[in-house]
Amino acid sequence: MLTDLEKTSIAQWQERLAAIAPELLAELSEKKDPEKGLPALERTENGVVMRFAPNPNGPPTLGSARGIIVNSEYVKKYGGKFIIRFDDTDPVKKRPMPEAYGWYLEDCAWLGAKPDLIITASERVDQYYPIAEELIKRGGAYVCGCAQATFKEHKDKGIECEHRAQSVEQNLSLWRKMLDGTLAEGEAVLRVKTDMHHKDPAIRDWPAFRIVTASHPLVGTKYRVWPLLDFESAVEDHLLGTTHIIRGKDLADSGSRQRYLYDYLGWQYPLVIHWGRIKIHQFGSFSTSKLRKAIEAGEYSGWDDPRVPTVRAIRGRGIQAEALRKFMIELGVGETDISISMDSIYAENRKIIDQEANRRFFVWDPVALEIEGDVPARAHAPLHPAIDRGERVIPAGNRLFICRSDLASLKIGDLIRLKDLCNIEITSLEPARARFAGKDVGKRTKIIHWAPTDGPKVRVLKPDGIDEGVGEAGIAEELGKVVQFERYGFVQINSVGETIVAYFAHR
RNA sequence: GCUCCGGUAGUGUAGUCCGGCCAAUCAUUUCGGCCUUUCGAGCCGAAGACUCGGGUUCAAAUCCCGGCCGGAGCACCA
Repeated sequence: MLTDLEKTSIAQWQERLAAIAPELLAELSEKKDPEKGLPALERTENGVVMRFAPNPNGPPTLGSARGIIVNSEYVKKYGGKFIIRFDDTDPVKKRPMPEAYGWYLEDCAWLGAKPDLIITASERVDQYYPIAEELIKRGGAYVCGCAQATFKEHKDKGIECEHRAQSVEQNLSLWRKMLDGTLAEGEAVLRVKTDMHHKDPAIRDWPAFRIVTASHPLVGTKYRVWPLLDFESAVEDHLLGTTHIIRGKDLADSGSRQRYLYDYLGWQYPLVIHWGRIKIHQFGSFSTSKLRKAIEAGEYSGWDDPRVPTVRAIRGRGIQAEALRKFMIELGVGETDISISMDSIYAENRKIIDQEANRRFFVWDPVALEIEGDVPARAHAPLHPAIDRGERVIPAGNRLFICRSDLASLKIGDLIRLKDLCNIEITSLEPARARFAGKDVGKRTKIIHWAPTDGPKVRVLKPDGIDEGVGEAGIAEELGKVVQFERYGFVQINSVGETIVAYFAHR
């Protein structure tokens, strides 16, 4: 029997299978297509409605970029609507920053994720009130007057408080007292009834509204009863017709809580995906509030300081939106917490800007070098080594700047090449002197770059420090562009006053 | 304390649903070599992983049980 098996070739087996069950054969060959890009979603036949819902209490960070990119990418993939929704319903503890609303929209546009709809929760609070009332009428919520600590205790022990047994009429009346000011801040909350014996304490009767009398930066004191995230988000997702939600797994329990609300009101809950926390080696763990403190303390120059992990800082450094998109899409939507390195983003970015960036000379920590002999008065160097975009002409002569670190690696008698200019032989180190040694390009000579002594001052701001030096005059023509300082790295030229200021991108 | 969710090379990621084509994909990283008037790019090559222990099975990264490790929630924050 074994020999029979051996004699039968794979082709024969396939033939037989085709005869018996052709549908299985098709399955065999269709199975392993390597997944490209984002994993497929379910229930996408009619397109998708997805949102990114930040609290605008600071500018978008790289973490926000992930949310913006992935959500919008799914909408591009399946068709539908991409919504940006500002969940700005805490005027105090997570107080929104008025400028940040615009920053989000700017950064979305830059990331190639223009929203189809922009929603601001703080402007829609009166749409939530009737829903709360309906919920009370259906017996799904009650006004609870327990002190915070008392309720916490009840929750831990699974005790139902006396307020839970109030009639609908009582609850409606108390709810109106919350709204009209009869009840003071801290005296009552509206709670959604779940199950005080739910095995997960996190799910037990959760608060939906509380009283906050502080002024909100956008709508002032228009409302005194504010929804909490679980309610606001649940209701908005329904009102907006959200089909799929992607959110951090810190909000994983939110779904279980919100489903009670959906059940009371007869709504259908969207499909949910959770993803883990994202940390970046080069920035450590960052939070908007930490960053704000550091900026206020003057540790950073602002929200676009090149050392800060905000989208605007990244943009200022010459990282391309396309590189960020590719990277974030590649990350996918896993539930594991990940710790990524900027190196991958840099590598992605390098592929794009290597083509586009002109080459320029920048000498950091410059030291003068005197050269005797027939040094050409000017150098002709290509703007790009592989793509013909013309040449740059740099004044040269018998006195030039080179990097101190290059000088330190030289010995008297060394024959080296000044890039795109000529060869020289070192005759003295201190002071630095050399002698012209011909123009022929030799094989295997060490090549260093240089700068004219009358070149503009250049300052490069890097994530880990500042480099100052002298560059070629043509750098001033690159304002707003990404260039490569040869033997140094890619930078974006961000201002060209007396001193040229560049932000460092990566090598 | 109660509850939930994860664990594939240094870092990410594919494969896990529906066990066999997986001595495990791709990228990044690191190291070699070639090429190059940049320490950049390009080309070639190499390194490096299924958390552990049991079980089921002819066959386990994939299914089951347990351990270990990690993360999260239990706010009148988002």
